[in-house]
Amino acid sequence: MTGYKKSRIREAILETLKGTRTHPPADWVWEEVKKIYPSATLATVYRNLHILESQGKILALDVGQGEKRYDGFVHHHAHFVCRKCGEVYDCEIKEGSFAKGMNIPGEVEAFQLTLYGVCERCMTKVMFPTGQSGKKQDKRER
Amino acid sequence: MTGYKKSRIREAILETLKGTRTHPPADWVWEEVKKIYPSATLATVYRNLHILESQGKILALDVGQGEKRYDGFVHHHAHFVCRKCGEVYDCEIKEGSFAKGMNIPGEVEAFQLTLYGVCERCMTKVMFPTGQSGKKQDKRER
DNA sequence: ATACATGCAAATCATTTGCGCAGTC
DNA sequence: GACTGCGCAAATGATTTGCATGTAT
Repeated sequence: MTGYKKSRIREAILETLKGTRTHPPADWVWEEVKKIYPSATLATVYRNLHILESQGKILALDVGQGEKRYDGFVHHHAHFVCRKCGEVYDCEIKEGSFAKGMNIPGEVEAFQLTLYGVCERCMTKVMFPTGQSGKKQDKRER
Repeated sequence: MTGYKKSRIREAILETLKGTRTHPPADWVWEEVKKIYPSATLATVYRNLHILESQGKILALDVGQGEKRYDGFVHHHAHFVCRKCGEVYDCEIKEGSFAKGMNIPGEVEAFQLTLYGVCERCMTKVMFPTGQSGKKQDKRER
């Protein structure tokens, strides 16, 4: 039932995710993997992302942008999502600090803490009244 | 730009969400609204859910199940998602307790804290080895 | 040899959008 | 009357799946 064989593509995906802190979506991972294995398919990338997630080697994040973001760093940390530029930042978390005093109706195995706001970079940026939100920026340019 | 007119359907959606603590998905809200306005469409429900969310009257939750869940209670609280039955529970949060000591790269306007695990109800349930996960239960039966 | 991995194309599922008409201000 | 809301149907976009073939053990 848990018999996974070695897969070059799966390894490439894991290395790609461990090599960035940008929390990329699946198609960006695909672009990276294709640089090494040009025949790789998006379907294969998705299949392997699921396997890696079930093995606890990566995290799948829902940051409320429609597409999932993947994270090769599985130590406990939170994420800050800028609602202007869409960037996802890591935030250190003080272990066990936040769950204290909460009424939790079960046994917690994992958690996801996402903070939404405007990042410092966007706050200091001068805003032109031309109405560009920048929210939907080109995903490929990271 | 913010000129919304009164809409019976939108009001019904808001009341529906304020009348439950089950964090329902859009199509469940639709079923409820149709009981009062049978002609209402899912597209209209989605449009109004977005408006209500932008007005800060409801919350849209990503609990990692593909579809968004909506919440008519906007006070600060966290959610516990059972990975067996898929139920979403509310958890009280001690105001400002968890953000302390974190390195946040911007100004936080909102946050979402989701805990994943197995709820007490499922833990006490006897498990038959028939392989049913129950994860994909019928959404309509709430 | 057997079971898992992959490519390809088609399917799925939640959500969104264009358009013409209806309701509100 | 101008502008927003609605129903309908079609479009979209991310993710999944069936099937035949390739690869690891």
